[in-house]
Amino acid sequence: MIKVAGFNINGVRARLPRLLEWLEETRPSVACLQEIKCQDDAFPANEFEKLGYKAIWHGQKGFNGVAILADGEAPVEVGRGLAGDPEDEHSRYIEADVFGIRVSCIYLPNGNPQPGPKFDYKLRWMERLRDRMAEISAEEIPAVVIGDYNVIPFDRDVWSPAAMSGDALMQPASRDAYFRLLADGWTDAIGLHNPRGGVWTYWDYQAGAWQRDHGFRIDHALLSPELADRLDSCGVDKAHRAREKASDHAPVWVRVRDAA
DNA sequence: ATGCCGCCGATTCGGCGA
Repeated sequence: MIKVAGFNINGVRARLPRLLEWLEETRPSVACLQEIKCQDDAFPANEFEKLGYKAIWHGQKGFNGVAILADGEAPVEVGRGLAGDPEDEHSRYIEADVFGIRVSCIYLPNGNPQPGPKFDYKLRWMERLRDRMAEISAEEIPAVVIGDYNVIPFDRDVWSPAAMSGDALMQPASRDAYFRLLADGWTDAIGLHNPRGGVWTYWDYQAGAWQRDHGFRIDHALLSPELADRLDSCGVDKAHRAREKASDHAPVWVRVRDAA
């Protein structure tokens, strides 16, 4: 069995003790991190090595940044960044082959405030992502695209659709761009296994959102048909959101059977 | 209508996030 997890860590250095703890307790085969918020030379790769994880990462000064860690095997990088916009310098995408699976780690733009240039950037980024995912699909390989999508797919995926109605995360254009990925043949594993909704992966630090369980589901794992056939289970490590100095996101994960 | 909280990087505060 192979376990692939995604975790928006909100600062890999500020969160390092929590992150190492989570790796030791849940021991994912592959851990995809978003918002590492550091430059490449500041990434604490040696701390992960001590736990047996080898990593690749795509950092940036101050914000964004993504990484892929693998337990006992070095991820083989396929690429970083999305094609289609030479002006885009945000570190939001890294892709690798590991354990016989193509793994893409994404940190999709938030897009607030909307309307505006940041929302336009989000929608363009989603089209560029769709193009890359179509290329991966054409390879007909087991693949997962996991991370912070910054999209609330359905009203059942948010504590209060009314409170969030003006937010970029649940605008019809954001949802439509997300639904196109599903229409292309990708499976939202956690959505599939929780059809009634009510499962959150993010709780704001502000206004007592965690204590009130005011969250929403924006971290997703999308599986190619070749990998969806092997889906065993999936979940959210909600308890880790309750800890001291926690990220505002909880980790998400999928377990897939070994190739036949 | 806005801030709440928290990171980062630069200097006592702004940018950014969701």
